[in-house]
Amino acid sequence: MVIDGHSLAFRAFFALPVDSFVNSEGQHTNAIHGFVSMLLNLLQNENPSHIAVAFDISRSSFRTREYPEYKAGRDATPVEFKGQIPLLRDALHAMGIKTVVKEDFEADDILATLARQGREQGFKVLVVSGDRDSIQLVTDDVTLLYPSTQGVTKLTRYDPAKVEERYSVRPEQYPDVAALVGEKSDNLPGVPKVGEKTAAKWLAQYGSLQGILDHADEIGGKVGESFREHRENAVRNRKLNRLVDDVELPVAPDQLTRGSIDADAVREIFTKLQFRTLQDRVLKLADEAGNDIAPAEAVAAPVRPELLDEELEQWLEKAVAATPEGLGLAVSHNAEGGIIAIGVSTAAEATELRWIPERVDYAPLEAWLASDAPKLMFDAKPQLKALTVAGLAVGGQVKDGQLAAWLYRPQNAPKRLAELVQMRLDEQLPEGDPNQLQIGDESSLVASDAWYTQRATTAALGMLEPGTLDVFTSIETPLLATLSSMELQGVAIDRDFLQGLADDLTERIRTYEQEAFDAIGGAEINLGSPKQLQVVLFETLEMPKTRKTKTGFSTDAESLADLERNSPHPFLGALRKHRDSVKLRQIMESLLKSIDESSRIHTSYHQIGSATGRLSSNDPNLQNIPIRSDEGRRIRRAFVHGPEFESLLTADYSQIEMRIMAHLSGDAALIEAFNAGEDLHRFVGSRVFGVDPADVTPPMRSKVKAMSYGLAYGLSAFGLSKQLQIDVAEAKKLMIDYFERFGKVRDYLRNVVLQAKEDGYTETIFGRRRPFPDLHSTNRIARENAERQALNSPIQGSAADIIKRAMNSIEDRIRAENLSSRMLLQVHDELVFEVAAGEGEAMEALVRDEMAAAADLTVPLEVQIGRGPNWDEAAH
DNA sequence: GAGTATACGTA
DNA sequence: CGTACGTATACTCA
Repeated sequence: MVIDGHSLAFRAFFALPVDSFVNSEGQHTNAIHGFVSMLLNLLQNENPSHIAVAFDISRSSFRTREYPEYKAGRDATPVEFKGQIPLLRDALHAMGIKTVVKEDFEADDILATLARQGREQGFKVLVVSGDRDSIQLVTDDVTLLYPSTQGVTKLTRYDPAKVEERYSVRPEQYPDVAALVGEKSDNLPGVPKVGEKTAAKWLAQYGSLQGILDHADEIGGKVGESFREHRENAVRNRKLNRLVDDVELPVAPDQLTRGSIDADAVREIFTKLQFRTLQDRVLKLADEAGNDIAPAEAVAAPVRPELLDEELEQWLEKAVAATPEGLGLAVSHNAEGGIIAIGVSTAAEATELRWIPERVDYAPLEAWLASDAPKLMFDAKPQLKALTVAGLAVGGQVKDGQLAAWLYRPQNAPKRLAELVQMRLDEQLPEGDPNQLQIGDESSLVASDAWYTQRATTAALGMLEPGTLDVFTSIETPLLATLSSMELQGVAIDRDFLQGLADDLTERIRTYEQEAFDAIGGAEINLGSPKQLQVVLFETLEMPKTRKTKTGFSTDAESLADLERNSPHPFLGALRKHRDSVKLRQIMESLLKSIDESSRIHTSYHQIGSATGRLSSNDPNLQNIPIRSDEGRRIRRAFVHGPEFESLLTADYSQIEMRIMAHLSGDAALIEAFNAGEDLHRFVGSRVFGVDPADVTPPMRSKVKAMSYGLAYGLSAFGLSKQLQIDVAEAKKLMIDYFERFGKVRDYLRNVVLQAKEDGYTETIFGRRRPFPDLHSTNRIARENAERQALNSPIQGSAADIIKRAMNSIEDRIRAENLSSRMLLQVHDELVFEVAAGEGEAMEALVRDEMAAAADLTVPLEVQIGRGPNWDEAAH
């Protein structure tokens, strides 16, 4: 296989967007990426035994010397392209592939020479080139792979038959065609009025250009005249496009065996280029070829001894000046949040300080922490909390590499620094041996962590395209500090009240349990065991079988409700009440266990926990506190304000997802619904059913409501029918009637999926992306799942963006206006605040304004606000 | 003790 | 055959 490196890299350069392929040093890499990607396909598909890539040395060659007009008038080679060639050659060498250049000759001549020599040595030769002149090389033993217009990675195979089919001449005649037609890009005019068709016709008749010249006088018509007038053009062109196939080369074909892939060299250059996926492919190929791939070695970070006072100050000063992107920062702390040590690093050198509170030697570090200098961290939130608790203020932007990596690929965010280091740097993070870890030894790795964090975070940030980088900078980064403070504040709980509720429930659970046992003749089974329930329901009581699960038949709430309708039995009611109560008690117990000494609960918000951009809450989850049942809602009465405060304030967006749908779809009817200010579902119902809003009955309203909500999730007629307990035909009709009135909603939803299939990702209003590789899956289930996710993501994700923006601006205002009230909880479309005495009115106005202003949609963002002594009463 | 299945709470 | 989560319990397996 002989490849024209220059022409293919040049094609790749124009096929791939320059701006999307720039490493963090500003080096353009699109041509290299395209070329290597194509090369990997070739290696995989063709598996050549010998291979070489030829390059031009410069634009001048014997041809330009003899014909100064050759290739004159071309635009200068873009500098962004030129710089990539040496790097490409390095990459090829690392992959064990030889490159060939020859002064005074073009890559094409090298190809011609190698092709001839190879053919003569008995090789089957593959020529890969984007230059049409290579067509003349095709024989029974030489096949040309020529890039199609589809893109660089798609190559068309030209053997003699294919050449004849495409150009109607034999391969060796092709240069005659080209000479007659001319080549604009080479500044070589041909014979006017002669195109491929005429050239082919003449060649069929006279055999060659020489034959045509010999019979020039016989050719009639205007074309004949034109030929006689411009025959010199054709003669010159033919001289120039004849490839030289006896160039003296430093290597012969049999010396071009594929070398083995040098894994370390590949890692070095691909890491520099920031080609993570390509690197994986290369190494995998090496592995398959049986090359020994030494795993990347853990490199010890360049750690310098601990510095104090002036030395520390000087080191930091120099480090900051040399590292405009920000120093790496790692804080090790114990489970209680007490700081053990702090690591700080440039890309070149790290240092660490064992933390002993109140030591004055650390003043320079504290000054740097508080300064405006950016800090690069990994999983910053717990570390920021530890710093806050230790009384250390952090100024400047905290850029979290974990967040950056999550924004890049929200479905596989790195959980640990080691993963990001592996992913972005292809290095092994040195880790302490967990078996040898000694008390007090936890600090030994912070300097190393800081060093790796600095470099890996820089690389992770380099992966973000401008839109995503904006989400990172303007939404997620400021949110980090907001979440830290929310977690530190926690929410106050009325422990005695909650304990009372739990005790009540324990009592009731015993009753329900007894009731259930009595209903089945006193058998004391474990009501929490689906397996034992199945025995009772489907064997003892012989009830009709429900939906199948992996292990038998379902006993979930929906199945039990079905059973209660169709084969009533006292056991079912008792079981349902028992289940509900056990669930509630379990929630109460877990909350009780989480209450701290100051009667507050501190959840953790997981900023990278979802693929859509939402937050999640855990330990305990405060985003799933019951509200739907009256029973459950009582739990919310246990969420109260602290003694220093006067009330809780809740603020939630009403129908934010439907508003986003109205905005994104531009549906006039839906937009009107929101601007009319009337009850949304009543309005929509009146349109769908063609009645006055006043005449929309409760069943009509609930149907339309279910439909509206389901839309954003890709609900099917089947799903809608099941939910509303109506038949599929009626559900289908409802959908048709709905879309009749809100047609642009349907168009929008359809288009989101189509666009996602084209782009490979969806995007929120603010530019947050989520990739969907499965949209092209051949597995129908997987594909349809991906389609629904793609449909939902811009809506759910935009809502997440909006409330996050609101949280940031509310925090800013609270700080700017020196208020003592504070944000405590976020539940996707709702925020909960603790209001300080006298700040109720101000907070209400502030929160309402900032939430409403968080996005500029074609419909207003309505905010419902309430205040009260507890979460339940505030929500009115 | 780890991992899986089932069930269920929220938006 | 509706998206996005976290957590509890039962159960199986080593």
